[in-house]
Amino acid sequence: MTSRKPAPSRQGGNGRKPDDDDYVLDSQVGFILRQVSQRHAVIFDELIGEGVTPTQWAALSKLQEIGPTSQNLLGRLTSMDAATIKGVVLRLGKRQLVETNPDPGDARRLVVRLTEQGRRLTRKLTPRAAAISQVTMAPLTPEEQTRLLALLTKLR
Amino acid sequence: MTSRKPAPSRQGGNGRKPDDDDYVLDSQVGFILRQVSQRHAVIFDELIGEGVTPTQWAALSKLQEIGPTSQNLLGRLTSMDAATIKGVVLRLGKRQLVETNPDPGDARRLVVRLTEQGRRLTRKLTPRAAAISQVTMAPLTPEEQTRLLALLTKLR
DNA sequence: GAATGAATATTTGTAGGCAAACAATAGGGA
DNA sequence: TCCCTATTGTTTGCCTACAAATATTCATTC
Repeated sequence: MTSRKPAPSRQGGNGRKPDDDDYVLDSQVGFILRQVSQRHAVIFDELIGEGVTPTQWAALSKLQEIGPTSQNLLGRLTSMDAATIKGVVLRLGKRQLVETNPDPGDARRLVVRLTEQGRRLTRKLTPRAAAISQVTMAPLTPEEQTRLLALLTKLR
Repeated sequence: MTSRKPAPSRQGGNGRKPDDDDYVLDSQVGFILRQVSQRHAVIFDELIGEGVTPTQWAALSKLQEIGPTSQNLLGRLTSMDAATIKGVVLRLGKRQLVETNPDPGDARRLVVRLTEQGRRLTRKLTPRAAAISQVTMAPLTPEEQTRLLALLTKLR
């Protein structure tokens, strides 16, 4: 018999005193979130093709949605900070999927826009992106899917 | 009037033909997951202190749970691949929180164990780690929290 | 017009995160 | 014993991700 917690003393109403032993990594939100994100990343990679990453896709898709935007705003709309969006735009630029120009009306801004190539690719990938979301959620029933999205959105 | 979709023709039962316009980045699971993870990371950073990162905490906590383990197994148990866990163990080693030794029984293995310092720090941080999970979930009622964890676990 | 503070962009440094290629060892089976 | 395969660990390269420091420009206020 080696248990460190043979008979935990109850106290106060019906509760237990929280013990360090109660902390199990595998049931913490943060840890589970990371695992779900990893699974999603795998699915993304398998279905998207074209060497496009999730963040790159976010930038492309958002540009398709809203048209040319400043690099900084694009970052905010895709939840990337200034340094991160810079790298993403740089790599998309190297592949000729976006182009950047100084904003004539505001010398601070760098306007990012899809190239024709970028538009074509984005249109081509959109159905795959939709499939990625479906496959990711596939283990859940439609009702569960709706519930999950609602709950996650509250934590956003 | 510039709408590209003035009167979508219905067909087949009650449905609509899915259109590219239906894809909105902000309601995709992957994108929302990233945002929730980001919020969690901020909370983690604010509450944990000691310059410990989420992955480093995962390693510390898991070592506390199960005792000395091979580096590779530790990686699997914390959902990190071999290259990632190597870096994490390296940085924890620099801070004297873990130590590594060759496994006498298997020359391939590198056994990772908490140092006394590492054990002390882990014990100290465990209540904070628990608080991080609570604060992250705080926008949800207890019932919602349970439901969310159950749904996420199915996607793990 | 000048000062001030906010917004935008860039650079550097640190830390995950993974793929791919590689080396070494372990474990079995022919 | 020898060979084959799986496991473990390392290294390199590329891509996020963010903090912090810096420079430039804009907008506001005085």
